[in-house]
Amino acid sequence: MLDKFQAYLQERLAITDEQASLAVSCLNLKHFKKGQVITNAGDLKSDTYFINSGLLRCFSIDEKGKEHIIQFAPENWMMSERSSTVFNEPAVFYIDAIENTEVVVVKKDFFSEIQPIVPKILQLNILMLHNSIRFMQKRINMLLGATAEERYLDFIKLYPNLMLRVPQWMIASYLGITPESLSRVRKDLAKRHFK
Amino acid sequence: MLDKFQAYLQERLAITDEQASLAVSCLNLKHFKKGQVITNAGDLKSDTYFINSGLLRCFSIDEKGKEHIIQFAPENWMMSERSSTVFNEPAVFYIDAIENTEVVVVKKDFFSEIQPIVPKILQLNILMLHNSIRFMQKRINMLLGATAEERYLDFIKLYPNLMLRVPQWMIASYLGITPESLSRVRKDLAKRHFK
DNA sequence: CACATTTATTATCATACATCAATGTGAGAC
DNA sequence: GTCTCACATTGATGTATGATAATAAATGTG
Repeated sequence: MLDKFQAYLQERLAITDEQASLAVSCLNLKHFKKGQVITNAGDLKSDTYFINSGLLRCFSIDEKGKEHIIQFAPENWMMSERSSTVFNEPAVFYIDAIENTEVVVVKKDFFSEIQPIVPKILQLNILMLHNSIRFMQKRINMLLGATAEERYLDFIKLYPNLMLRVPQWMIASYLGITPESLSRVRKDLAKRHFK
Repeated sequence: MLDKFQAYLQERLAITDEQASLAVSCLNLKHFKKGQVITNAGDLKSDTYFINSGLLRCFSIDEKGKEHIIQFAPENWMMSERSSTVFNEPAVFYIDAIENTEVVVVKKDFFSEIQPIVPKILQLNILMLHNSIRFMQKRINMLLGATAEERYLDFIKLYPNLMLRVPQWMIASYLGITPESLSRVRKDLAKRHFK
């Protein structure tokens, strides 16, 4: 089932079916079970994943043992631990599976290898990276200035479907607040909405 | 004085002097005065800047008129407002000059244009983007979990020379705290260091 | 130089959020 | 079915940081 990734490429690249299926032919799939740890801090890995179905998360663990969620990756997102994946350094973050997940394994130099076949592929890669940066800048902006409630509202606007798939304590961790605080924010919002 | 940017490229690309000077020949310089606003939210711009000397900042202004600093760009850093620069959308952030600054103007498709001459240039661009992402992930991680003091200590380790060049209220804004809080944090640290 | 403006400090008070602890609830294991 | 165990809620209390305001120091400007 590499169709999804192929569709993803074609949608963004305007290339022929042959080109696309050629590009995709050197890829393979991998499956992770719910709860499975994929990367530990310190690991040396080199694969990026395109999520076909399911949900991954990338997080850190601080000195007090507290988890901080850096990123969620649902369907059609990419996930990688960049220190290990692109810089050949030990991973600084953890990655695990929140749901049973199917991914397309994108090897370290997939993009440069298929460049002769699909020249525009590097441009696409660049565009996706710029988009990630834009996304993270927005998040930084929220973390700098917004209250717990504002961040939560922003989250549900951005990830309406994740709300239902991710336990609240993880959402809290993504927002940089405690589960208790999130619970109170929700209570507050609910109360206000009934008037 | 395009030397600096040329050196920057050569250091990372292992290309000949000719290639490098050819690449650099289509670029030009620009100067900004201290305090000058370069991009306003809403603007449509298309240039990225490589900072030769001086210091730029990228920031937002929230509904209460409060500034939040997304990024500093000292010598040898790149600065761009991505929404406008790469996505042809109105800028969401502001950019201005903290010091008199000299930049190399990197037009929107500089990288793809010189690709025929310096094929590896796209790889370099990709690497730089990955690096930005890594950098921002670390910052998000700090904002999620660290106290004001920890963030400040991290900042001075990361940007030892910016400390002296940037007013404290801007550092506070970058850290997501008030100038008053930063002042207290500093006082505290100073006290502890005298014992 | 004097004057205005920006920046930094300090003190007081207010508050959003954290922490701690108890209880409730629901889904999977057996 | 009931027993766990992870998750969510709620309340009481604590604390880091924000808000406000006054002063001081530094910086710029005519």
